[in-house]
Amino acid sequence: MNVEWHNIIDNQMSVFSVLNTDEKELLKRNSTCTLYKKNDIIYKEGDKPSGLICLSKGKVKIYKEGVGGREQIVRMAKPVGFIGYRAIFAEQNYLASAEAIEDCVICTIEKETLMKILKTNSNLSFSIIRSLASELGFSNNRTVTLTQKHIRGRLAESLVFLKDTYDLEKDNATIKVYLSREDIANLSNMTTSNAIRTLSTFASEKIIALDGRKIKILDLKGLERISELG
Amino acid sequence: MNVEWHNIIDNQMSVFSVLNTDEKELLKRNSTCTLYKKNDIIYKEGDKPSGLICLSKGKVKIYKEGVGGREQIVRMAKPVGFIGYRAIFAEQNYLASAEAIEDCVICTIEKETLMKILKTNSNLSFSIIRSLASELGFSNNRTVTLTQKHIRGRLAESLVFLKDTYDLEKDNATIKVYLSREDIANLSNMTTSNAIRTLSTFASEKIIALDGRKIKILDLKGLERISELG
DNA sequence: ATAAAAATATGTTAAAAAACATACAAATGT
DNA sequence: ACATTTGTATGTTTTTTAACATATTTTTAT
Repeated sequence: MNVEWHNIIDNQMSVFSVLNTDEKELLKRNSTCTLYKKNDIIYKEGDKPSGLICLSKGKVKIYKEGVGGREQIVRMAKPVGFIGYRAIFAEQNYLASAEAIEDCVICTIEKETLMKILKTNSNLSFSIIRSLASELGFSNNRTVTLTQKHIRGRLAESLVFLKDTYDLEKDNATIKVYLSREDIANLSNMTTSNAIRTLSTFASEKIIALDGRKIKILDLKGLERISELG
Repeated sequence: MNVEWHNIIDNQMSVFSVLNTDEKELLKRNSTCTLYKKNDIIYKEGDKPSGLICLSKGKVKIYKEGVGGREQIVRMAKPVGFIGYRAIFAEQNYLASAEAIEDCVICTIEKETLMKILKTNSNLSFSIIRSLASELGFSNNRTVTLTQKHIRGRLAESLVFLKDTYDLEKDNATIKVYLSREDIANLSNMTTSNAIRTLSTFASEKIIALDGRKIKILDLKGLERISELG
């Protein structure tokens, strides 16, 4: 458990790296860590956030239910990072759901503690402002991509996005995340059938190679070109 | 010019209402106000933001150029509110363009002054965090709407959105904004032809009434139902 | 080990929306 | 006042993608 806290608070990537020792101590005392198994729901659209959730280990998909229950993945979270922070800062209920796609370690910081530290620490505020602003830019980009690009373009962009988010295995080709075809479809705004079909087409064009859920990128430039053209 | 400043700083809706007298004075000394005519470009995708832009009078559309130059409106701004604040807080160049759809008065706050006030005023930081978080929720909603709803649902949602954003005229029916069919299309992710066609259909169904660019909402419940169903 | 369920694969059909074409009306500039 | 451009309207065709159907494979549970 202390290992998790080190990960969240002291990690270079963490926005909490700007805190002083006292503040870090305060955080540690007012938080709880939990383990989630793969496929566990962390929170549901409409739930009230109880604190700021930190993902210390594992991967999480954030998705919204749309027309007729159709799922749209709006974000893929990785450690170390926040989950559901939009809702808590907007002072709203969750507008999306979060589900573990791997076993996860999650630490929740009590809302009052968070606000107390925020009030005195303008650096932390800046970090959060910057994060929200960046994600808003990403979201606006996604809106245009998902509405305007054709199926091949959308899928190509998703594969590049997954590579950028989760990196590649040591072979420098396999995307370091294992998603079902359905999840890939829900990320790319297409039906599962079309995700499967288009992945097969990419494989037959030697742009990627498929081995079950493992996806190897064989021709990144080609993939980026397809994404670019739409 | 002083009238504009009163509007921006003291307005109940303004995030600057939380500032003290000294801070407001500092703001006033380090800002400039400009007039923009209808159809003027305020900034372009890729431009570097020079300060925080406040819309004091007029209406502005924020849009991105997508595949083949196709335009997607991501936000409609009204007074009093910020424009381009995402870019300045993300420390990025603009990811969208802003164009006046009416004559506008715009005041720009120098970046250094803004940051100085932000550093000492945690209330202002909270306001900005809340604004960004709310808009991120809106953007994620839009992504799902624009990708999943059918043409009628998207157009109905846009009309309700325009009504909520800009309110109605004294007749309690006419939406208080005058957009071209092309703008309505670019807001709703459809071709201009389809926007015209679907507006005509809504009019023939007595859900709305059209008089040039004036749109009267005759059956709000009906419009919301169409939007809801997708 | 075997049945049941879930995920993947692929072909076919149907629906939605874009693209295209053309006409007409309104605004704008000279 | 006229020509030119821009915006609106509507019909037709084509493209894209969802929906559907049906195997086959893989995973999970018993």
